Amino acid sequence: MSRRLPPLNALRAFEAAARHLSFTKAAEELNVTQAAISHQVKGLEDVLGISLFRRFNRRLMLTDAGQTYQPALSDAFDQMEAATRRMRLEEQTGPLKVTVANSFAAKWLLPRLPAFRARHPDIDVMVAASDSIVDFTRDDFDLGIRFGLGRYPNLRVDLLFDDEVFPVCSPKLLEGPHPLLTPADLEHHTLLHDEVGFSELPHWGHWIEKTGVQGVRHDRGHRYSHSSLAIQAAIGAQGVALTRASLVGLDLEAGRLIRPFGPALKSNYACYVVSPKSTADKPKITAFRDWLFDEVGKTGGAAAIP
Amino acid sequence: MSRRLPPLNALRAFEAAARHLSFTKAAEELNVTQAAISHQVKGLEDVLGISLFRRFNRRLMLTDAGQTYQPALSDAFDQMEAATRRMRLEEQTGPLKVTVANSFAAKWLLPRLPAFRARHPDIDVMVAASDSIVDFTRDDFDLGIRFGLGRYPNLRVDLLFDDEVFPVCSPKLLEGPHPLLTPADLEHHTLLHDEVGFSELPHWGHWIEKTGVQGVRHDRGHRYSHSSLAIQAAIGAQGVALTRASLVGLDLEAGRLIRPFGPALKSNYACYVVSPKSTADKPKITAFRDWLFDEVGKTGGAAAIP
DNA sequence: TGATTCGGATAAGGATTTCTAATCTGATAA
DNA sequence: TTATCAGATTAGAAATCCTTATCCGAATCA
Repeated sequence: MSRRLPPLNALRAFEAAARHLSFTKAAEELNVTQAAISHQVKGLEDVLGISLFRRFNRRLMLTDAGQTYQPALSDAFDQMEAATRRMRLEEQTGPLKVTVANSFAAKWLLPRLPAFRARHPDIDVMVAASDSIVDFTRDDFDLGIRFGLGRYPNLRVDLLFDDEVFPVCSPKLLEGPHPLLTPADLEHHTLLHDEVGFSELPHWGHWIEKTGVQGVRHDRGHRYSHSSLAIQAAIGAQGVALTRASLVGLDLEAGRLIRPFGPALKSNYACYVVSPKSTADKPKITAFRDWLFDEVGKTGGAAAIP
Repeated sequence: MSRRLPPLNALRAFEAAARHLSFTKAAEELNVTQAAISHQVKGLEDVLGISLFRRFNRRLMLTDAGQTYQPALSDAFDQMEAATRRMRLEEQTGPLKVTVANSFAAKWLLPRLPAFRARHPDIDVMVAASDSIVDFTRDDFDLGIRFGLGRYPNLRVDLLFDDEVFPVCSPKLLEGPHPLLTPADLEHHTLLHDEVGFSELPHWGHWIEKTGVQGVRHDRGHRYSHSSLAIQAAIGAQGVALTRASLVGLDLEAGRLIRPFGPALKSNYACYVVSPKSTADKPKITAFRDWLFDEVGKTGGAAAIP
């Protein structure tokens, strides 16, 4: 397409001078000296080969050419300014884009999101649940909540909470022919596994080894692609899930799940809030991060441990 | 009003890059290197505190902010370009503003102007007849036709023709009781003077002295503020005018006036075409100047001298 | 699988543009 | 007549802008 335009700074100088009909006032507006405007305008006239002003001793007038030129230029600069303002505003008020893992979204964030909406009705949140680790340099997210080791180069990282893993089940499993009272009772129940792919996250094998319980095979039971599905199965009394505290906080609070017995296993993994450094301090992002920490302080990101 | 805009060159670089979704292509368009675009865009993102592109390895994408920004900027630059083109065009094709002395307008230019219109139907001519000497640095004229000594600083000056002065009268004055056959016959006729204010232009006093004729008082007769009025009076047989050849060329040709006798007096004054140096070579101005010289060559700016 | 290509990032230094300070000019106002 | 005002001009300083050279990582190719 290749536009042919005179030097842009000269255009701006001319536009201001034409608006004020004064080089001195234009200079004030643009925070330069009168000489600078004089130079720029002369340069523009030279480039165009057209004189734009008639210079009197204490008065400026536009030539015909200048008169046809100025209004359109003013419009163009106005439009640029408006576009800049609009873009800045939208950047501040546009939807906050958050990326989280599927299970965390389902079991932690989404149930709590109405509380954020109540606190900040003006901030729209777009939640993108995704299992793949999102690359902030590639995608255009404002904030992410990640379960991991906390090593995220080029990102601002805040530890949201340390997580731990323990067995949960429906209260119904305390009743019936084989009530689940001790780890040994697991023998009579289905184990619910999630295949979450964090190799360092404790699984049933670790837990059984840790407790030293005999006669329970760790590889029995159902497997689910996502923690949230395993939890859903546990709520449905289909078995016992070994799952992260953070994901079942609300279910335990509501009594949909119980912790039949300990222990809880710590892991190296924890929950981190990450955001691109360049935008980490934008108001809407700070608002969301602050709210996250308040929520964790309130309910305990992980459920209270008995 | 004071606008706050990011650096304009950075805006241009961004706009081109956003349009092509390629820094390299933008660089080609703006005739700079890819590195220059990279710098400008980065600088813009820094100034705004907002990232505008998502950089992939062989692909660029606009962020949301970039996407809202670009179209408006493109519009603004389009408008600037259009304004520039429009102004240039109008400068070429807009009316040609010519300033001439009153009498020259009436007696020379206006009668010939239809010929110019026939040759250049696309060029509108605006004739400003004015007795005061027009200052081209103050007023916005393309061309002037001046009677004078040819010393016009800062202007391009072309000699249109040398002028001379001689007596003219209506052919009717050759008849009647006192036919005008020799200078001495002037005694019985009214002298027509113009008060043109060019002190060096010969007047009746000079002419009578030059011819050596006796018994004719040079200060008799009627006086007119403009040569054209004196000529009009001569055509009406009201007397004998001493006038510039250039102004009566057409009247002599048409037989409305005759030259009863010589001599013609030279003067230092001549007719010059002047135009501001900066615009002297613009097509429409050149066209008009060329036409002026053609007209002079055709009819003889001054009437043919017997 | 390794080489190549492609497109952007980066660092350092140079070139150009832009600006300023100081002064001049010429007209108007006091 | 003098003061003032607004723009022009000049020379040189400051800031911006650009280039060269090189790096990097992914995609493509052989």
